[in-house]
Amino acid sequence: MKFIQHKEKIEIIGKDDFNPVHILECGQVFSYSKEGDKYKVFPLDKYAEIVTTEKGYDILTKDVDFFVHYFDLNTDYSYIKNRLSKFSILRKPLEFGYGIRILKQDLFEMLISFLISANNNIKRIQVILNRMREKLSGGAFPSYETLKAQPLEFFTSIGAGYRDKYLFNVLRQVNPQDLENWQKLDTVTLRKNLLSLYGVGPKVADCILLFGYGRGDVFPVDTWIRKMYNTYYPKLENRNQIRDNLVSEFGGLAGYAQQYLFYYQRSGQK
DNA sequence: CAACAGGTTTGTA
DNA sequence: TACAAACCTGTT
Repeated sequence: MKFIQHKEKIEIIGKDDFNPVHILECGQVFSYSKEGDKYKVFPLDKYAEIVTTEKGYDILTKDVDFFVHYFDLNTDYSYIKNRLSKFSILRKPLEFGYGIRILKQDLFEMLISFLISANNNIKRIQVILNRMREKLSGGAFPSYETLKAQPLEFFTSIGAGYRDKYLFNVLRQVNPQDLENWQKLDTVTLRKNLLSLYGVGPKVADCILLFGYGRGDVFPVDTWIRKMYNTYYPKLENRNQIRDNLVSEFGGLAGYAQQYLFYYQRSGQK
């Protein structure tokens, strides 16, 4: 995919490997909003707007370099999709979510966001995160220090529910530097570390591995993936077994396969 | 009003 | 090691 960097704009040429709807609504990110025909994206303290153009899309932002990395624009998705197209189960999902890209998201923001995502829906996750941003830092994602300074009741007050204690405790178990240091670990060890965190189970760990650490050899299994699995594979209820089977089927591209399958399954398309 | 939502923890065989 | 049951909160 071609793109041109300007001073305050990234010009995406072509619509085959980049689609804001697919990218933002495939379940990997909560820091965005849809405003009419344009999307606003606000990871960390950064901001961008995505608008449709005749030839593709424009990403309007003052942080061009940040968003080139964030949208992983230098990765060749036509190659990934070509390799995945050999799996017949992915034929329709690839057709449906052709413009998906896995974002390179901040580890700390990932951890906090996905703790809140447990047994929760996107809309409410976004409401909770927005309240957190507004109350603590006027819109930007709060710093680790700011969050750690909050009492348990703060997390209750923003509507985190029983996840309040996950947030409160995890802030005392790890800091952003720890998370960065873990990048050098192999996936198995890294996964174990994540699972040791209070409130992080298999699904959330795999989400952080995929969306934060960029590990392809993982497969987050939620209710949608389980539905999909039990439709197309021999019936299995255990999420860990489902995950292991899917990882061994798709190997290093498992994470990508998960995104196409999830987006397709959740859309209700058949 | 009961069931459910991008699950995890805790308690019990 | 495996499987229930409980859990905040808003929606259907």
